[in-house]
Amino acid sequence: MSTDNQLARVYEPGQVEHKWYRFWKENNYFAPSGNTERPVFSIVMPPPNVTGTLHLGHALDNTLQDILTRWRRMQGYNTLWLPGTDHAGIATQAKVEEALAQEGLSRYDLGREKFVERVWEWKHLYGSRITEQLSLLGSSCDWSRERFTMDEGCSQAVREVFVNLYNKGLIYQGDYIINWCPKCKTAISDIEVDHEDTEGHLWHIRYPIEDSSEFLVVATTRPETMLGDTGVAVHPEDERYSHLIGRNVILPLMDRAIPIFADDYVDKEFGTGAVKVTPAHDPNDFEMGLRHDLPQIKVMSDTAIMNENAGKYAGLERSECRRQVVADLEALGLLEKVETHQHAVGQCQRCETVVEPMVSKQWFVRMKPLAEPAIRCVVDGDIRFVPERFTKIYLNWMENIRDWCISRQLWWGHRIPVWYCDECGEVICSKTDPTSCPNCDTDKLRQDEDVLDTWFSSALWPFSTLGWPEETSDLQTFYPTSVLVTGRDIIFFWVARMIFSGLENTGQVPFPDVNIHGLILDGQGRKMSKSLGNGIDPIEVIDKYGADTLRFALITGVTPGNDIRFHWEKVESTRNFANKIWNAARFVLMNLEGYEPQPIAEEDYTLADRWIISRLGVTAEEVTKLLEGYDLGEAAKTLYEFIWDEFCDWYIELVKIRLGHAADPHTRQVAQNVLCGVLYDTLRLLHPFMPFITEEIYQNLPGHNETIMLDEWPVQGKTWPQAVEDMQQLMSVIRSLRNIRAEFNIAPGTPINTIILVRDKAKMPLFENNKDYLHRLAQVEQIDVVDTLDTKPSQAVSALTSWSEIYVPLEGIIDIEREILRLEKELKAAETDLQKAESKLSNDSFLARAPQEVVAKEEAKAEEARVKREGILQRLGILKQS
RNA sequence: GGGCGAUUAGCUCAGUUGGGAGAGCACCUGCCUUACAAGCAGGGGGUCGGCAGUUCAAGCCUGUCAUCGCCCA
Repeated sequence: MSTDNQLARVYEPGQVEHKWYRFWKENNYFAPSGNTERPVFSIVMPPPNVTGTLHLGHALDNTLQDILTRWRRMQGYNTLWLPGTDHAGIATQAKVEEALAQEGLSRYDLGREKFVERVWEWKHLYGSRITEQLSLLGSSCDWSRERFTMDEGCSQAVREVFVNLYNKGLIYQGDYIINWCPKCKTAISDIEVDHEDTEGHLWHIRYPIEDSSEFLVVATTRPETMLGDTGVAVHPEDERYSHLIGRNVILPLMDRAIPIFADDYVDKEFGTGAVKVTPAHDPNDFEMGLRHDLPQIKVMSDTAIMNENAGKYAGLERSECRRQVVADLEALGLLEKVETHQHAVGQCQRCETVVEPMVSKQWFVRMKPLAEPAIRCVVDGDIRFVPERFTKIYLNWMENIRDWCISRQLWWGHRIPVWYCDECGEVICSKTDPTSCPNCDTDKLRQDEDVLDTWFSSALWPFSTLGWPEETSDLQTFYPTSVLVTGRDIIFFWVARMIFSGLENTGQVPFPDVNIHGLILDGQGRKMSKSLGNGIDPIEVIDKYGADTLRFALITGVTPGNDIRFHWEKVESTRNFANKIWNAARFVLMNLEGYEPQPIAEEDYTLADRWIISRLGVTAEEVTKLLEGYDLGEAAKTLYEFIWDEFCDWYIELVKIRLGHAADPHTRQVAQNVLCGVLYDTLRLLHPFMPFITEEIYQNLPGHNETIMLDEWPVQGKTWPQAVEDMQQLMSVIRSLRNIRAEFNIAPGTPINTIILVRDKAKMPLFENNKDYLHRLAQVEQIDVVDTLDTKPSQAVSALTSWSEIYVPLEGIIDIEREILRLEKELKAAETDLQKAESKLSNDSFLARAPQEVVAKEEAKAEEARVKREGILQRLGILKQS
């Protein structure tokens, strides 16, 4: 076996990561094992925007999925993590339009067909960038099954679903109020509107009452919409206005008589209690308009320019129109007052343009019948949100759901599979493109111009990617998927829609578990955004520190579902952790001369061996449990602590004694076997979190298998609880001795001796047999272990516990005054402990009601403190006499 | 207006059946001890947001208030 120090002093992730990713991919390790004897584990990746770039949110999301996937794969599951991308209708189209604009062209110059070709070209040019970036992160997804929402299979699934829903009457077309983005020039759904609290105004406008000299004062935040008013509403029980119900007002500026009516919707307390009603430009007014049979007058165009219905304001941009209207009202003496007013203004999620509610002919999905089973499956526990609190958010939305506007006035996307016959007016909804009208047989068919909301196809992702509607073997094997991992920001957009789509189309939930994670924020807790310029490029982090470090830094010590602030300091300390592992491995490799892997007889294990093996087993058990509960942050932290604090800081130090060339060959062999075995298991436990460095080290260890990726996930073996307890006592003695050295500024070179007085004689062998550890780790020379001590040294520093007294004679060095002060501090601490315990024990209800073991624990604590205090008092007596 | 989350050491955060307050970074002291100075050893530092309640016992459970953030209307 080679003992060359093959590893560099400092871990350099760059080349290592590329090398192993290629190795894994070329050997097809990411594909399912196909072993039908074993359980299945499958995840479909939330598809990123095909022309996008990786951001930290993707990095987090995919790290979590990769950890789960790699862990289950190592456990032997038949594992599939299916990757893919989303065509992201509006976003992608906007990018290509921007590029065209550079050439001085618009999409209309190209025409629909040429434009769509251009987008495909763009997709082929940039579509692989994000998937390459996912590879850099180490994602172990099966690239041979990569999908795209616009590929043939997914498109077929979209048609299948559309036609089925249409035939069931769950998809309909109609003139309803929708959210219109004047910049994107398309309808958008309710959830694509962000409501931004904005400082605005509340204008109080006098509407003259017909055949009267009185006015009815209405309050509005959007005076320009008054041009389209077709009524004024008051609350039916509002006595101020009851006499006016049924009469008309003359709409100022337009000189139109419109009715005053009563409706429960009106809030008496808000404004003047009278509201102007514009059915064509406000969702609530739209509803009221339907209830009271009011006309809808659209006063704006698709680009938010006032149209011919706006009278003399036609041609004005909407904000300019607002200024004009207000000025004119003022001139006419019809503006009663203006108040400043906070209100939520709807903005297009994509371009931040203020959304214009408008009546428009669009396609909708009837949601109530779909929502009902989607609610039931979560209430019944067939789908479980982790963390649980997101259940409420989901249910609340689902229970108050409104019909989903699915048509978009875009060119990039799945075109609505509906054709109109120009001859007879027949409407044809078909899975395949019709060539002639089934009614009149003409071939003059025209396909609906609109495309579907991108989320319509994303909603089918868990089964469309597996081949649905065909009954493929992938669909049979991997659907329903095992878990969905995604950010809390797309619960409505995506998770909810996948749930009702899965139930409707496959009759099954798409996944039993939904693991929701938080968002990555900047160091000051702000969302990362282009406009703030506070974004961090994950690729930059990977270039500087490696993917393992980025992954581990993103998830360590993070509470599930909570947002995460990004700090470079954390990245650095994680890098240090990676380097720590690296150097621990270097140490092991440097000490493997003559190593033969072999089974070790139990009696050959030393105390330290039993301890570290026990601790490793417990760690494996804990990590596994935490992963099962999706608590990946805590799992990572558990491993960090085991590796750094126990394996590196203690075990490696302890084992050094047995590795020296002076050591007995058999002893050395046992040490090498334990060291190597523990390192192997540790690497395997760590592999899902830090795939690259663990593979690199693994491949350098003697006796390794083909790849760590497919090696077995460690399980807890035999543990020795007594060894763990004994080690703890030894460690506390070592810490005491180190503390004495530090407090008295004894240079490392200065030799010290110690007397260890053990109150319980049975404990003597523990210290007698492990003197080497004390020599080495506490740097003491002579060690006397005794169970009685007639004359206690006066020129000595001491550490006193309930079960021992440790003396370090320091003739001539010790400052008695200082030692007295130190002991008095200790005394105080012991007395506080004693007091606390005694007060509990003197409480009758505590004794009566607390569980037996808690009382026993408290008694032990009291006894411990008592003995310790006694020892300190004695010690102080001796010191003060001398 | 409704809901959710946060409030713990100087900073960023852990702390899941209620039973001795933790980590990383920062700080102080001493060390190049033959894996690692991206390191080692030792140390200081917290009325766990306020108040009230339940309990023998509350960072943890209940109520309430405050501040901050997010979501929905």
